[in-house]
Amino acid sequence: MKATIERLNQYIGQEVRFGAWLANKRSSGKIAFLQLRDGTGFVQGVIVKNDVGEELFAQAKNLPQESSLYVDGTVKEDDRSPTGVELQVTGFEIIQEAEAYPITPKEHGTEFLMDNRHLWMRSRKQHALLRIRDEIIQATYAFFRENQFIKVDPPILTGSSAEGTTSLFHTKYFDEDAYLSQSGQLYMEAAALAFQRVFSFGPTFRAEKSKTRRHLIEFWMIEPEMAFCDHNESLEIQEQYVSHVVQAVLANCRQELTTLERDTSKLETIQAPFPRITYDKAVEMLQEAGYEVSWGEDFGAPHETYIAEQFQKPVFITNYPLEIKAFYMKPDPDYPETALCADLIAPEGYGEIIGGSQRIDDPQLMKQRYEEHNLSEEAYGWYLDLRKYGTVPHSGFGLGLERTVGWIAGTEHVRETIPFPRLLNRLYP
RNA sequence: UCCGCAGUAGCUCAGUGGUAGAGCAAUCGGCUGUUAACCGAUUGGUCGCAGGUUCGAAUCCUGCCUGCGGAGCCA
Repeated sequence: MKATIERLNQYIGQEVRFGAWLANKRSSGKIAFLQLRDGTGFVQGVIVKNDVGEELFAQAKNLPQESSLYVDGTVKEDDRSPTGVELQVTGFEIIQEAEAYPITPKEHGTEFLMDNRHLWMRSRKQHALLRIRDEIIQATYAFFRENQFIKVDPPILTGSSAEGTTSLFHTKYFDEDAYLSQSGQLYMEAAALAFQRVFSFGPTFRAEKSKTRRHLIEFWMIEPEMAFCDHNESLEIQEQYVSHVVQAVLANCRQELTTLERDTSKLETIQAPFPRITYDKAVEMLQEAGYEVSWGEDFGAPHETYIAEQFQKPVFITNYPLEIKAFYMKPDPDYPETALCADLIAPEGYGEIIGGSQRIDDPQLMKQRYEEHNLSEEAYGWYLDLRKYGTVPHSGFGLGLERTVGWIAGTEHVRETIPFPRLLNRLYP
């Protein structure tokens, strides 16, 4: 097994060789400190003129930032190192002396860093953020596998919209019109009636002119769908899933959270169950706090933030008015003006991370919705079939990966939680 | 689409009517424990673009472009 910086503490006292980039360096007349980065972590290489000779020392001192090299050295414990480990460099082989690196060790603006996203990924905080993203993805797969879900991939090219409300990316499918998927949900319902418990994880596209810290044009969504599952059972799965993900990050990404200066005490408490309030109650709370909202309106970002601030954990807001929700949501038999649905609002103002509902299972009601929403049986006949051939109570939800990463990692803007964000004015790099 | 803010060196910014500036980066030199290392020197400019006012414009006016923050919409 090759030595990696992440695992250098297994090689204390030993000679190692590994490939690395020079993240930064500091030097004086006879000693130089090379900040080495190999993708798994950072380590300081100490190079002493008297040990390696004049020529090699001079080479080290002149190496530009982000030059690539193979480093030889002895792994040493050292209290002065943040990781407890240092490399006493005995030699190195330069792969390439890099050209002047744009991201210098000083402040930069977001715009510039985004222009250099392909390089910005190398820096500590961005690295930590994307590792947390990976941990969340891994924890997602683990959670659903443990709970007998199988992953099913819905199509990305579709012939029609799932929810009509938001704008879709238009493209051509040979001679036909086609759209990029904004949700795989309808397909996941079909899959749930085939496999009982399914989840999808893939990109979705919204051609909305949204310009906020919570919006991406292309983002990744996890969409579980469960047959023989009512709304309450779905909420339980949601809170267990979210708790599982948070705890996995706490368990496996300590160093990354430290790098990001995340207050982990706010994450330790994230354990199921989560509080639930109804939409009615939320409206009441908002009105008491002086917000101008009336029943029947959807909440804006400041409203969600206010509600979230009243709780330590994510909070479910249930029973939204049917009017403002998607056509496929099942009305609550006990309160038919509202849907069996819930949004999960993350704490600390990170906003909605989950939207979910129990789906209409009655074919007659679904037919009625088709008429109300002008959905053609030609395009949506297959979706109606799901209610004709062995319909069952079923529920599902969608979790926005980037918002979840943003919340858990404590990052202001979702654009940093995805490797190459697609924003209103950014298609490159 | 609407509201607000910004655009000056490769980067981050100062300069509000009178010779275009600093820190970092780059280049050269110094320094044996640095942590955005430090110290000295050098290099680096179409002040977003177009027009106008003025003896004189980075600075004032008009228009445009680009970006950022927020709203609406949503995950």
